[in-house]
Amino acid sequence: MKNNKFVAIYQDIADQIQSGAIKPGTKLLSEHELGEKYDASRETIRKALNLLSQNGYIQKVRGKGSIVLDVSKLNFPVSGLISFKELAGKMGKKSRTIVEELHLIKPDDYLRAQLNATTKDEIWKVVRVREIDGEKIILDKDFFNKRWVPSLTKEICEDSIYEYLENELGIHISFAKKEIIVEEPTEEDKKHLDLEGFHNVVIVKNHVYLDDASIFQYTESRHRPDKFRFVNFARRSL
Amino acid sequence: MKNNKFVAIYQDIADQIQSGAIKPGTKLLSEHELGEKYDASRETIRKALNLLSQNGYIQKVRGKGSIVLDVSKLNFPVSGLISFKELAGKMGKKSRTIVEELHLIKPDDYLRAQLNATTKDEIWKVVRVREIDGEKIILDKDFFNKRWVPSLTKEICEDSIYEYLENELGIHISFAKKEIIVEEPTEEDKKHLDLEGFHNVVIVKNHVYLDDASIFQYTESRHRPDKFRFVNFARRSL
DNA sequence: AAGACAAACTTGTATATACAAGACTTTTTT
DNA sequence: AAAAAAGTCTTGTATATACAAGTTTGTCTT
Repeated sequence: MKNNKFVAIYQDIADQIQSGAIKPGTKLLSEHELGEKYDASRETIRKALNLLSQNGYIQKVRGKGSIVLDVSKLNFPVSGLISFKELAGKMGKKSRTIVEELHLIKPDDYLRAQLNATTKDEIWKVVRVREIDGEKIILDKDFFNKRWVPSLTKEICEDSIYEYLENELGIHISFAKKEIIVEEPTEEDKKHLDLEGFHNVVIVKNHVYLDDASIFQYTESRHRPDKFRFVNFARRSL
Repeated sequence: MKNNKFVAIYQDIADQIQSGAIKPGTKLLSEHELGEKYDASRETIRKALNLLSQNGYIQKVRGKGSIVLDVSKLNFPVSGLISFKELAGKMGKKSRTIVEELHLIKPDDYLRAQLNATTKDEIWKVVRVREIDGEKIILDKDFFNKRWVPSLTKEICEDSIYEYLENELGIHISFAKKEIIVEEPTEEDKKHLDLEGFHNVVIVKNHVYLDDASIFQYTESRHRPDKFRFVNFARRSL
């Protein structure tokens, strides 16, 4: 852990809201009182509260205080940058990952554009099928530049690539641009997924960036439509 | 406009990035230099930069500076809380809104749960079809509590309800929880939309909240799948 | 020439103060 | 009793200072 005061305060309050120790609809202590409780200045408390506000935990009202929001309804955030493993774990479902492909390729035009790569770059291509409760629901196609990820094994892909990147390689994901569209299933979709007669697949295209704003990964996640759900919290920008 | 310094600075820089005056990949002036330029303290500059960072305009890198990101790709944010009218305008398409229903109803159980209403409340039900380039693409079902919106006319619904609320009634939208799922079209969908043989509709369920965290509106937006696109920028929470 | 070190940048965190503005309670005036 | 005013809470904005920590650049030593 870092010795980061306002993040620690944020975590503490967020945990209390998540666990239900602080109930939706109630008010938090005032900024002044929180400052005393956590032995921090008001500005530090405000940074923590702003984080809570951004992530949908509280609503600040001028002159009144910070109202706790009902976070239970947006329980599992397919929204954020959470990984499949974390997600399946949270939902308490039996899940399995089948690695269909894992090799280095030369990027074509489309991929070079997505990954901002040159013709000299080598790209990891990982194709995985996600099985939940015995049904093959999701087809994930991941592309990494070998520049960031020198080696990759079947075992890592079956577990969690993200854990490997963060813990082993020390790579830090910073932000992502997502695009959601619906298309007809390709032959590849039909081959790998249990489509059960569905005529569409939901495609989540994901561009993932590192701390230094360099693009790191491009992912296509192809879902059977009945098992797809996306939840999102958004503040009015301005 | 408010006399709000850090928002003004945010707007100024955001506009420059949007218009291309500041190019992606370049660096902004340092916080110190920006402080001189805008005659503001460093903390004020930092508030503006944090807003830019949250909205995907820049990436801050410790020790280096603020790198300008490429916002051109996430041009039209179906993500935010932007309205259909604004959206259609930005895309430069010919659009039309057909009001199919507009009346007060007594809420059933489902609606009471969504709108946090009592059996005594009266609810505005607005059903609108959105036509783009001559095709009926979207079916919007809006529900407002009469408590917030006393009167509503066909003309307002054909224009922009949001503009009416913000400008005429002085109601301020604060945040929204979105949920995206895919389902089979209902008879109502088939009746109102030009489905062209598509077997699914994309449903965007939207819970809209006011400044004081009270729920204000529930919306179901039902899209023909080929015309649906959702773009989203998300930072790794923590 | 190569490496080590130092200096000068950058952003990040924490604190303090002052005042503005909205919400609410209490007191005073009418 | 009702209305107005004052006082006291709350959060919002703007500023200043100090130091920590990461990056880059230049200089000095080896």
